[in-house]
Amino acid sequence: MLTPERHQLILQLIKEKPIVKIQELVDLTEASESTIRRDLTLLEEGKFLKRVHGGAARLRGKLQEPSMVEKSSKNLHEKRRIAQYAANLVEEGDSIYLDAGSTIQEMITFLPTKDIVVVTNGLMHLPALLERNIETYVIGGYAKPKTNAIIGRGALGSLEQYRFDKCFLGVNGIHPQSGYTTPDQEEAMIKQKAMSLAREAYVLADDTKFSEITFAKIADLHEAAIITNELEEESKGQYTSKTSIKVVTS
Amino acid sequence: MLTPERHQLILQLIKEKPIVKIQELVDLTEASESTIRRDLTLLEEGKFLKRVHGGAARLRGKLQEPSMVEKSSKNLHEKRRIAQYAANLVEEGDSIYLDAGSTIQEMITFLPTKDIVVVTNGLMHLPALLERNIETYVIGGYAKPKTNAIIGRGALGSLEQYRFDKCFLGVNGIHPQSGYTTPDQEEAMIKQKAMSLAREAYVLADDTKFSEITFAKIADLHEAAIITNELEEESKGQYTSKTSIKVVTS
DNA sequence: TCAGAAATCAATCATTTTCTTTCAAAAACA
DNA sequence: TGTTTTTGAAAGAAAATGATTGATTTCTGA
Repeated sequence: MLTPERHQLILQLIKEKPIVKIQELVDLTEASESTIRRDLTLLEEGKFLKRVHGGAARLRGKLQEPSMVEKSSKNLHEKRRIAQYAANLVEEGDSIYLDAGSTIQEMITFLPTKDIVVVTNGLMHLPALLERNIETYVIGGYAKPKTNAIIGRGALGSLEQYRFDKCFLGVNGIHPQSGYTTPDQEEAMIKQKAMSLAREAYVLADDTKFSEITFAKIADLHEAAIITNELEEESKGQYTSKTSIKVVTS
Repeated sequence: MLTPERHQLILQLIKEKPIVKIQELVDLTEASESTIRRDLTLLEEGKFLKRVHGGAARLRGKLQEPSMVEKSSKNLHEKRRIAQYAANLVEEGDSIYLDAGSTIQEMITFLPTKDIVVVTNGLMHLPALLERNIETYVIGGYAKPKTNAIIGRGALGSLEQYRFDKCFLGVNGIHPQSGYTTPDQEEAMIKQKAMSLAREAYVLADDTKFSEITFAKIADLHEAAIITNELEEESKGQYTSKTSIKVVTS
């Protein structure tokens, strides 16, 4: 049985029942348990279902999603690995700040759920955070339509109310002289303020951000640690990317 | 039986009966007592129910809230007409407060988009507001998972930053003596504060809310105008409903 | 009101089930 | 053919489960 056939079968079954056991799928498809597990992992990454211990469950909200492109771009995969690395830095008891933005959003899946407090200005993060029952605070202020981020004077004041163990930021440019930059002046101010309220600041950035400079400066390089995918040269001239953390200190 | 299956079963049972005994659940799910206890602990942490000696009890407020899904189409239609009436009160240049809740959400479609400013604590309203390019401000604070509303101490302070021409609120109970009530004390405080910051306050409520009393008092009847569907008797003993506005003054 | 009985509880541990990781064989592909 | 992708099997790790223990709460009857 071909891979896409199995996937179709699984998706069809999960449209009928809210939960399917792995053993059911093994019997139905006559594939091995390993294969089914791999299928479920892929389908979960594509946001088609949710894995649960013993099987898979239907996603709430996405009852029928007719035209959904398989997410397999290399870039997304890199983002996810960077995000996962960052999420692993969060420990029980931490209070953390999550910046708006798609890279940071990928972190949410990997965050521990117990005994952490999240503060965010990213409206797009809220469904996932609440879904995972993570204690979440939103800062107040103007809701910027384009990026779904909370910004503005009110946001700065609202941020002042909190202190963080760790703060995770997205940026658009990383440059030795110009430091971290982002196109929107107001967003830069929020990021700046969040950094100043955190004990440790992390910037998440894939390799495309390096040597870029955009309009508004956030901070100098040494003011945050960068979590990125460093490209490493391997034998035979092949490159593979490896998520590692690079810390620039003053 | 998979863990989430049991959880669903438990939640379903507790929607029917306000209290379930552990032994019932053991018999029903054919799991051990230990497992059921663990399930209840988890579900309590997720704020889905409350453990009591011998079993589990339904949460207050969860009572008339089967997850916002089951609304009779008639009821929804009434809500929409009430919401439309309310939205027509908003004029260009107004700054308005929109409370969290499904009735208020229906207003968004009918709001004018030009030259109005919206402040809200309802996270579920944001996609629609931003979609319509309405200038939107969110108040900061704790994001309550069950209702997707911003509440808490921070929210009150955040609200203080604003003043409104009109404020639109949802309530759960309307009663001559007890005034407007809602199940959550914290949400009541937010509604109260929003009212105090507005020149005109409106409560949106369909006829099912009348003579109801829930836990936390928001205000006396005369402090807001009620927008509701009054039932009017027509010829031949037929009833039709007509959306009208009823103002109670002191 | 009190003491004893019964029921319920949290905590712990051994067992079972499920998961992830790894590796090599098979299949698909160029 | 050589290379990549998919697959299945196996081993060790992690999670879920059920039974047991002793503590706590509730019930019962004087």
